[in-house]
Amino acid sequence: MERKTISRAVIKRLPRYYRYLGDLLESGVERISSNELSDKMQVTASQIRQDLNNFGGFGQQGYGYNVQHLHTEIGKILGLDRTYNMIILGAGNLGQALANYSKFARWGFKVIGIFDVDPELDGTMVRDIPIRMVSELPRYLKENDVQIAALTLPRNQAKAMAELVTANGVKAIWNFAHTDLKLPEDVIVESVHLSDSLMQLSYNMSNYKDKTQKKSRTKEK
Amino acid sequence: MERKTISRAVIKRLPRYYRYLGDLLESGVERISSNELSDKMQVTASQIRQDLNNFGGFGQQGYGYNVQHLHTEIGKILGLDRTYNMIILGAGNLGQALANYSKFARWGFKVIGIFDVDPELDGTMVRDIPIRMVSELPRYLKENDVQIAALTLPRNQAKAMAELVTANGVKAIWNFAHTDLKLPEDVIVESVHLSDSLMQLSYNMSNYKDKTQKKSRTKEK
DNA sequence: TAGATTGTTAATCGATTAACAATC
DNA sequence: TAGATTGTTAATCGATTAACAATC
Repeated sequence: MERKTISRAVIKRLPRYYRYLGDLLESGVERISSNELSDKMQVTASQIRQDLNNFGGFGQQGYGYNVQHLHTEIGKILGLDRTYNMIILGAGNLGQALANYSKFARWGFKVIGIFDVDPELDGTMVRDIPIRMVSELPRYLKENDVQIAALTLPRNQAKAMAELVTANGVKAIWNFAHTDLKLPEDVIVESVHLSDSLMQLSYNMSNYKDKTQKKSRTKEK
Repeated sequence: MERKTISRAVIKRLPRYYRYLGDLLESGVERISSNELSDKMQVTASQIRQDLNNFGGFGQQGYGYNVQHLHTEIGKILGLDRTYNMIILGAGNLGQALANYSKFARWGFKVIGIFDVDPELDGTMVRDIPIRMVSELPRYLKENDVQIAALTLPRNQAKAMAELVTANGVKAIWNFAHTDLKLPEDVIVESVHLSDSLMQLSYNMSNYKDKTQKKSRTKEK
């Protein structure tokens, strides 16, 4: 089945839809119209329908969307219907925070290894995972099927580590180092730049303009 | 002087410009043209010039941009020429990771307090900051001038904490809880949704398409 | 059926890229 | 000056919103 390329903007919204649908599911809501969801999520109903129809018709005229079904389908689109083995490179606070976040496992992301260069940490347990030494990494990657590596280490180590793991079969990098990685086309890189985020916050604080001044968007009826 | 509203897309790119200019500065590069920077950053030279000219003419025809000067100016635009007092709500791994990240202070973000509900943590030092109890928060906020609160706590506590601190004068929330916050218009909210990021990664892994080819999809049979 | 709401096309809006005159 | 490169306007591209026919 040929599917047209989905824009980055749409992909970024999918996890948010998934989250809201999960919440609705928890509250026992069975069905929802694009208009109701629009109210909750502060996006236009038109955009919701447009976004979803990139992937097929999940709704029903006169009814709306079945919450359970839509939630499941978006999960599939996001690839949450399978499991991934993930390792964490850098056992600092951030690395340990990721390792401890239990929901990742529920979405299929299994942390199976944590690595650091600090000999002091060797063998320390994080949850049920022992911290291993980076020197063991090549061997580890040959013996274990790892799809994702999270880089929670200093920026000057990020490039070398990214190259090491991708050379050993890792297909995706979740990058928390404060640098952009240039890797072969077939390696997926998703970066979380905390400092960029904080700077945006700071920009908005310095340049606050009352948004109520701008005319409000017209609602669809 | 009235400045026209800057689009969200531009603002998101500013920290990245700032980062690259900082790197250039460290390598002792004195001047750079939009074309050279374009090569490094993988954005078009046209976009760079267009972006910068939202804020004024920082370059010089025939010369390019002075790295030091441009770096400083973008820093000012981002509000990095002043300092902010920040508190962290939630002293888990993520909260401690933020507290330990020394670069934030260099950009003007000073972590002056860390709070948690767990009595076990009361008084524990993170760097030079003692963990305090959330119950002390209202009084603390009256005695200290806090501009930013980072929420590194479970989603079900996020709303109440956000409301508490903003009611006590905090102007901006850096939100790491897995929920969207609805707060008064004049409160700045910047969210980092780690799970959203991981799901985008997962989407891209499941739907990888060789970007070097225009058409054709990964053959699945 | 009648009412509701999707799926989808068309219109609008905004952001990116191209082009080039201004000017260092 | 001649060459280089910006600042800025115009053209293009893409994403969002509006509208409505299809249909449950």
